[in-house]
Amino acid sequence: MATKARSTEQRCEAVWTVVRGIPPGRVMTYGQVADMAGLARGARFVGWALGRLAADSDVPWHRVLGAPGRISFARDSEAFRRQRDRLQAERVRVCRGRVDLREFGWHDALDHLLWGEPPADD
DNA sequence: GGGCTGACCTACT
DNA sequence: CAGTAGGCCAGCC
Repeated sequence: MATKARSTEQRCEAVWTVVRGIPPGRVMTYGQVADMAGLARGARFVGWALGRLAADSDVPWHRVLGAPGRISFARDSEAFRRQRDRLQAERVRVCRGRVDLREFGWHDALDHLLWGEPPADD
């Protein structure tokens, strides 16, 4: 089983692949991306992996948000504005640096399992 | 080997 | 909601 030992770059590719799989108008959390990439509890690694990709990369890093759907950048940061602008450009409503994962959160095949029938009340 | 840092997460206070 | 604490992952000194 040589597939067990994966290099750091291979893990990065796995992360980038997952992020590329996020459709426009949808967002994912670091933990969720890590889980889909086979990196359980590697949410921190996801941020590190996204930070090392090129600016002209085809990876929609802006579709990756923090756990509560919040942008992990500082409010007065340039990256924060860029991410928020990109999200809004994809019809994703960003309110006070936060995105409603209830509507824009992407969950692959577990959509109807988790959010198929969202609770009517809060 | 230890210690610090980072685009993190969960839980508690 | 803010702050704190512990726990993940990897890299660097």
